Amino acid sequence: MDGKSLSQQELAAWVRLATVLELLPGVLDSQLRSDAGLTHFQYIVLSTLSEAPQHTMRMTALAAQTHATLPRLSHVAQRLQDLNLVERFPCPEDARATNIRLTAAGLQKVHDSAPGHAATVRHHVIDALTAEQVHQLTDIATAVLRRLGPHGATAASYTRYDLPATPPR
Amino acid sequence: MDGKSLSQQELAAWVRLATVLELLPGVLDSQLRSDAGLTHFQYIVLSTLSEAPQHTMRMTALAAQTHATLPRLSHVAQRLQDLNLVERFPCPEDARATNIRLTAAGLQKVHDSAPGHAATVRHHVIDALTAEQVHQLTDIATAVLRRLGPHGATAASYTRYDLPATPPR
DNA sequence: TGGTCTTAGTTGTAGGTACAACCAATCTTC
DNA sequence: GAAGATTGGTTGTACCTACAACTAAGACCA
Repeated sequence: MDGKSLSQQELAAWVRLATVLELLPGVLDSQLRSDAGLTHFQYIVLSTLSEAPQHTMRMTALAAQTHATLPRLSHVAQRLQDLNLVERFPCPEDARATNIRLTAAGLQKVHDSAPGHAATVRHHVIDALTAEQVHQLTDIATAVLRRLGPHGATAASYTRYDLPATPPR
Repeated sequence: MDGKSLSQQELAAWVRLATVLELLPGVLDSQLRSDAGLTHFQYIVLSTLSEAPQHTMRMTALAAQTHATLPRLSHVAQRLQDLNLVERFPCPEDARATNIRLTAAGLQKVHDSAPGHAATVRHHVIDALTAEQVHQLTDIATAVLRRLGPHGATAASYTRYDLPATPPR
């Protein structure tokens, strides 16, 4: 164990962070759900695929990059496949593996929903902070991530938030 | 809309925060589940009740303080009642209302599980940060909460994290 | 070659949450 | 004092996630 209980200052920080943890995901989910019919996690999956070469990845690699367990990703992939946003096919090089690829409709969905999602992030998080706080937040989150498994280091992913509204071909 | 897309620095902050949002709840849930058989939210409910006078609150008040919707709280209360950790009874003053009260077993459960939960919070969050960062985090989270509805201001709740191991009577 | 271990992924199931529909009690207003 | 609106809460359903069990293919090794 790590010893003593939390001080006043520590408690204040934790209570506020816990509240953000409680409220922010709901805000992200509900904006994406009502505007695009997606959960935040589904959006992350589609968005991550849209950055991959050929819009294709191995299930395991996608799971790692989105910080999901494989069963979770498998269920979500099933659902996205039912919605015709992705398709899965066996990997030629390794018969155990499955590749998941964005469909044209899936790519379109990412392009359509990205601006609204980015605006939500900006409104609820970024614009609430000063430039200095944005920097502090980066350091703080990075420090916490180092305690949350080996993921921390590899968290540098999806650039898709600033995609200029380049319409798909 | 809030205009432009995210800059490099803004994106870095958001990607890291989003990752924390993805990973931290799972860590909290799984520690509490394996050590106490509770979700983080169930713990918050029990913990909040343990601070209330008579260990009793109105459902609506408890929902507000825990940032839950009433249907959500109702389902959770049902489950906690099945586990004999809380009990519900009609409010004498307002026949529409329901009071929820911690049972002796529920209070015991809070006392038993608090130290392990606090240690998890300390290990994964607080101890990852400098004292200055703890302060910065408080300000950052407070600023974000102001954008997440009227809740922000009223987030100053549960002190129970530093409860000295006072065994229940 | 055959046995075992590991890796990749799917499926089943149980519990959690959101949303909508619903019921009952109180308040308002005329 | 009765109609309509509002408040407090529960229930039903659909979807999401974790965890465990399972299948199948590659890797390792005697």
